[in-house]
Amino acid sequence: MSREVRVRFAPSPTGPLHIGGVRTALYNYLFAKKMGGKFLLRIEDTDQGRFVPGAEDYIKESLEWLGIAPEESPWKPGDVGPYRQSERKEMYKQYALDLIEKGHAYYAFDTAEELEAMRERLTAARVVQPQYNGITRTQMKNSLTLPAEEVKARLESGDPYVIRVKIPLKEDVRLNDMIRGWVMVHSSTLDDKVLMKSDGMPTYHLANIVDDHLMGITHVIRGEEWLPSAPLHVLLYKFFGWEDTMPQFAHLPLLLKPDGNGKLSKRDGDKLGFPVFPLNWTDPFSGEKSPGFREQGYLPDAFLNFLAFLGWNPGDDREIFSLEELVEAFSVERIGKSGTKFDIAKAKWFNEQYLRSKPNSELVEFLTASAQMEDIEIPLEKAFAIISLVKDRVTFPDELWKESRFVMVAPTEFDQEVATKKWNVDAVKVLSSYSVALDGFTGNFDAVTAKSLLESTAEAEGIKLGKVMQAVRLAVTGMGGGPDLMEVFAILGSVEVAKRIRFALDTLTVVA
RNA sequence: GGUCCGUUCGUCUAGGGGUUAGGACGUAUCCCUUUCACGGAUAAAACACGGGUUCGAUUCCCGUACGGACUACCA
Repeated sequence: MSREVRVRFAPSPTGPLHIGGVRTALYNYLFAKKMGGKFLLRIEDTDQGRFVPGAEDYIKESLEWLGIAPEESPWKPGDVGPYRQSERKEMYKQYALDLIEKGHAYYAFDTAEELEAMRERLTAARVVQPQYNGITRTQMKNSLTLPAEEVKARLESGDPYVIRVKIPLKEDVRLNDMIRGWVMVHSSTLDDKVLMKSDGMPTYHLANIVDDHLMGITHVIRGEEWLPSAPLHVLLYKFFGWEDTMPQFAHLPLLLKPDGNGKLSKRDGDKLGFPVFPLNWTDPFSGEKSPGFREQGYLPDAFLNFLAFLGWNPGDDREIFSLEELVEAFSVERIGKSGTKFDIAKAKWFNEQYLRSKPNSELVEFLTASAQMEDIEIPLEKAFAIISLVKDRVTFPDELWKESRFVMVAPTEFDQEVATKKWNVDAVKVLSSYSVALDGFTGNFDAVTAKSLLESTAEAEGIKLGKVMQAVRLAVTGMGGGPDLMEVFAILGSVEVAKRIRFALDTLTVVA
């Protein structure tokens, strides 16, 4: 009785995968794994006019980056393929014809102009909802109103036509959504949706039912924007006689813009300065570029963790979850009902957590890679020391280098504001004698030694170390802030520190 | 307009007929400290509104308001 769980993610290749789509894919993946089932991907490319080259690869790469690649897909077909709807084109017609035979669908020959005229007429007559439905279809050109011979003649002469579903006049359509519970809609509010377009392609409504059925899909987890057409889908399962294997539906809450209201869009990301796409994307037609989370420095596991919590939670206080832990903890019951505002600050926090928990050896690679872009080589031992110095200070991997660049590159200029405030006679005195002390230093120059030497120097001058510490930092790093100075000294070595101090002494002048 | 969905701190949320309504992000303050950050501590901050039901509603029911989705030969 119980079938193997099979879920699908079914994007259309019309552009870069939106973050909401990524979350839908993630929830599908989590559900499949949790249930010991299969996660598959089907490309919904029945609208040939909206096809965008590269979009399919983008989808593939995005999911692979996150480690949630489907087990069956156009690139890794299982035995229910093909996995692109355009390649399944020939399969759909027989199902549409089957529906016509059963009296649940019909041919419609109305032109775009005639449809428009119908809508205008109805609007003028103050009909609340002008649509092609059980009432209006009696006045249109279709196989329900036209004589059988004319229908036959039109079909044979190649007249363009569509196939529409024949929505019953009075019927309550119910569906039990896994997230929302029972949803009931009266068929009179539904319209006779086109099932088969005049170009011979099915619409989403037909294709998704036929494919889900043929592919053995047990659960449809998709965005809330599909909820209004779900009753139509239920009706179609019934018309086909597939009620017994009809998948269960779960309609996910939408991802909302951080400020104000409405669905999260690329525009919001641009305005507030964050990506809404997983990867960088360049539109092949307009050349317009969109930033991606990956290129901004988000780690895949951190991004995944963040995404999972946009609308779902485990029911306890834990927040850091690996993919495996997410699978373990996931359940559809714990998905919220209301829309979720997108909060980039939380995403950054997740990234920081993941970055800090990474082994230093991995962070070292980030650091050396960044440095190499400037042709700077960091000795491995030094790189490790630098990492422990800065890892708690950054959100993104590339900041590792930005925060520590001063270690490898001696300052040539100094923060003016700090210089004005802190560069004084006392500082010059301490630094001068410290540089001399450094020259005579032999032994292991570690942080403790560096500090005690500095302390005794200051004491000898009769100056409190705290008074001149900022100036010391300025002299050696050029900046007023940064990681533990004595640790920096240890990495630099006594010779380099002395050298930098002398340069500062030569360059900076006491103002007051 | 119509249909459907939703509404707990600024944000993500836990909770559920009787709680000091809990946590996290963010914010503020304090501690640590040579700076900044990390870390630790503390604080401010929420049940949209109105009716029921009930001994008692944030929780259940109904309205209202507000928000959202959908309303194509797009998905």
